[in-house]
Amino acid sequence: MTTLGPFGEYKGRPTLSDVARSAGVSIKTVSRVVNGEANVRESTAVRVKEAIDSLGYEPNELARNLKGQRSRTIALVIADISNPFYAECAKAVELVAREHGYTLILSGSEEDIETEQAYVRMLARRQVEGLLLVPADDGHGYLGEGFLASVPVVALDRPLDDVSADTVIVQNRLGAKRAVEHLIGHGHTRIAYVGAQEHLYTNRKRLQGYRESLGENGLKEMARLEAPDIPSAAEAMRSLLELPDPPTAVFAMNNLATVGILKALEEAGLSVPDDVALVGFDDFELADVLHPRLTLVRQPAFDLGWRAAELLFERLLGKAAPQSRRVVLETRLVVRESCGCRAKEGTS
Amino acid sequence: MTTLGPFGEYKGRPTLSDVARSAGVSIKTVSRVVNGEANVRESTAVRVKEAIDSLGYEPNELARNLKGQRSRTIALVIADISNPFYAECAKAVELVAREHGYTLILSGSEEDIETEQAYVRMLARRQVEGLLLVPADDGHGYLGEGFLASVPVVALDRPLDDVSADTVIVQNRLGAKRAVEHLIGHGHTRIAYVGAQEHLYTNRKRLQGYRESLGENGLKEMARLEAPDIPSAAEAMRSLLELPDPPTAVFAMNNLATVGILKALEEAGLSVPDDVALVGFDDFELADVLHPRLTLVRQPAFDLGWRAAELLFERLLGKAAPQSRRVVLETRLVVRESCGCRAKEGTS
DNA sequence: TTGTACGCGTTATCAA
DNA sequence: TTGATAACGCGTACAA
Repeated sequence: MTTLGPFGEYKGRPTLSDVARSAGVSIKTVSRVVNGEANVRESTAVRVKEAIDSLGYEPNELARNLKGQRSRTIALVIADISNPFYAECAKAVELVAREHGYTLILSGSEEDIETEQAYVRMLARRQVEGLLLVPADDGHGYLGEGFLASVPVVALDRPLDDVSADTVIVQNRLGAKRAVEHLIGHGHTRIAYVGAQEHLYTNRKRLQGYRESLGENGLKEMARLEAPDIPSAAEAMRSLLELPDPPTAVFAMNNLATVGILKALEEAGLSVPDDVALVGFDDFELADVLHPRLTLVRQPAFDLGWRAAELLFERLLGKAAPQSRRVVLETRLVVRESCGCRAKEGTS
Repeated sequence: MTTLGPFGEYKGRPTLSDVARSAGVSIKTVSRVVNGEANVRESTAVRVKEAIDSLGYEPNELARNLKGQRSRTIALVIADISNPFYAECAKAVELVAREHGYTLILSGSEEDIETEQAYVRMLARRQVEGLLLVPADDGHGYLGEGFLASVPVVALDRPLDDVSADTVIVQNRLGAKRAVEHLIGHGHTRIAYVGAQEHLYTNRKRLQGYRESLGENGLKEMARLEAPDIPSAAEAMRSLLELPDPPTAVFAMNNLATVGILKALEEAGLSVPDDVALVGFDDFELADVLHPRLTLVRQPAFDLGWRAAELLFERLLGKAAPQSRRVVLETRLVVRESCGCRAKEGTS
């Protein structure tokens, strides 16, 4: 912008015509060389290349995109990138995008539908070719049919309400059900659930799995659904412990709940799994180093991002049938010790 | 792209001239309305707005950017977004970018200088206005002066070799030194260091702090520098334990090393801190729940991203002096139990 | 083999 | 208050 050009004038980055002038040819010839097209005499090509190097010319992708009607850009709208689960998804998405020569725009919706909408709107203006979306709360009517027809959307981790789109999710209900069944298998009858944000799809499904499992075994529900973060999960656990008949086992809806529960149990001087057994949702590296080692439902975060990105590119490349697709990835229970097992590591 | 227009023709998104035709005015008038410029008769403005709504017109930012010579886009090139530390940085950057109405492009360099260079090149072509970079290994000569003059770069977490640019880093040397001094204060004389990737700036500085601390106290170094991931850190720890005089304390260069060390000690049936004391670099949520609770050097990941983004926008807004700036953020030792202390939580 | 002219969708200039 | 018309930097169609 403020670089001084060869003639002393202020100029920005060099353009095709700068190179053309410098090499004494037309811009079209430069364009040919840049894009490696045939039909350029070797000697001119060399001259042009020298001019390109000496001027440090780089093509302006913005102009290319405007002309070519494609931005080679996709966007990922995520609740919170500092959540390791989503970060892992983002990594996979970034890899797939790179593989296809696409650029990735990252946006954080903070679980807020209005922020999400504002972002999506801006992304559309930026001509993104496709959108990967972890949908915030309900209310996606704003994604009109016209929009979805021009910008393919893939929902990940949670399905999109109201509208139809490709979706990649995990077995939330089944994962939770198996986890609770495992606790029942250990002989527990008072099994609590600590979760959060009831409007969240993942929480609803996990809660549903918990309830099914209890129902099938004639057990009574003990749920705490006001635990969106670690302190509130700890508080929820404390309130459960104050019950006349406190739970002997807990199922944690996510990592934050798991940690909160752990803190509360530690404060109360209760040992896991002897006093209270614990199984949670979403595995993490350190679960294997904690004492006791945590039994958790593992969800394939990387695959989630990867598959979602693949579905999107299939659409972009016109390789997908028009109707929307739904991929459900397996979760599996990683049995360690907090459930009461002594096993070193295994699955069920 | 494949939406059928009002006349049955294939058309993409509506443009200014579509709106103009529909409202019976010129494109400039529509442009005025869209941009809220003055000098438009109220009645025409209303008519234009109706046309905009009925056609669902959205401005094409690509075209705007081409015309206006500014992309309102910045990029973050990071080693690995699935590393929670960088994810936290990314979150801060995203927030600052949004605040300024900028879009954020996310790129992963995988610690590879060539991948990084390829990305930076592409980003320049995409006309990003600024670059936040966690520099990979040495070799940043490719960032020529001309480039840096036209695209401001801010290095974060590690400084840029060879070239001068704004930089935001943390107190690596001092943080490590204090941590090791703390272990010395507990009476340890055989203190090991487990680190990785010696070419990494952060590792070099932390190693330096470790050495200074030992040197000032007349102690001998025990370092293992081949531990880039958890298994190799575990292996490094095992090899230290096989020494004739094994260490009674360890300093871990980062989270991965910390976890690897923990695993190795657990396997060996050694207790922390009684058999071997441990202090590591980089705090994390769960450090407070592990047994024992881990004493770690906390680095301000969010601030790192935040400050770096702020420096960048100061440049973009022309609010910064030409010479490059260097911000060093404080690290502090969060004393918990793995060092041998019994304190609940504190700093030193 | 090379070059001219036009269009992508927008904003800016200047005249009406 | 409005509207032709020219950029922005590039690719494409069509000539030369």
